[in-house]
Amino acid sequence: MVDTKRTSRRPSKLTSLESLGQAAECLRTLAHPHRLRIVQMLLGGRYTVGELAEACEIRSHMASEHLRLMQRCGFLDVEKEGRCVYYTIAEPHLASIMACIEARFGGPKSPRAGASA
Amino acid sequence: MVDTKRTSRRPSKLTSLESLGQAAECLRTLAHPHRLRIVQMLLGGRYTVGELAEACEIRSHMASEHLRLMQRCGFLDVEKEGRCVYYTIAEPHLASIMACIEARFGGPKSPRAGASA
DNA sequence: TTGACATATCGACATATTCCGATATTATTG
DNA sequence: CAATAATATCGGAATATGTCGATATGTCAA
Repeated sequence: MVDTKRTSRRPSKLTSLESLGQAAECLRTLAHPHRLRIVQMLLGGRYTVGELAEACEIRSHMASEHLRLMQRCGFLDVEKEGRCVYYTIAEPHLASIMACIEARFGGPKSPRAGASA
Repeated sequence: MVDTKRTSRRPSKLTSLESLGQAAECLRTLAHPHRLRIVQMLLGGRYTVGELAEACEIRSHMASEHLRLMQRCGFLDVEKEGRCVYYTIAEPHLASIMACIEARFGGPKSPRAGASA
């Protein structure tokens, strides 16, 4: 352990607090179970509000609100078709972030295990 | 019974809402500019509360609170040394998530057009 | 011991978020 | 036209979060 004072106070490269503020906003927008599921589904194709709502086990008007939040954040795009509204992923980085999340929190099975370092 | 015409596109694998709830909690813990900077620094070495606070331009007792939040989440480890307390990264997945964030929100320079930062 | 320092914790306030019912908007159908 | 379906929006209540000043704990030096 030991490098006595190796802990220099000179980090090589830090993102500006301003950019981190934007990142935090986006993360907060993502940080909701229903919104995570919406993104996860949308990464596999386009869906309507109603389909997304059903997958999240919530009512349509709640899904609509989540969708609007993510759209305002630049995460999603909209395509109207008749009286249905299809949402799609607009921000390509969502794929890699979702991959990180899935790598840590696993798949469909309950991950109630103290594993993971 | 609204879906009968085109619901052939079942998402292959969805993470359970329960797991997504845990993921959302972790993301919320991460979703703060000061905490993001703390993680970013800690990924490059260990630092004391005071060093972290200075880098975030906040007072020590605020940094201490952020640190405690992230520690309770399993993100960080602590090492006491004299009257200083060193924090280190405990959750390895933070590196990849931070990489995603940096890929999207860039390094020290503001990724938004314009040189005003 | 006293005093200074580094960190942690407490209580309270302001703000933000989540969720809901009710209602509005737009498109399709009869 | 009216009725229905799919979305969207509004107002408010319950809860969570962020921040701060004050204060407590633990450590070092003299």
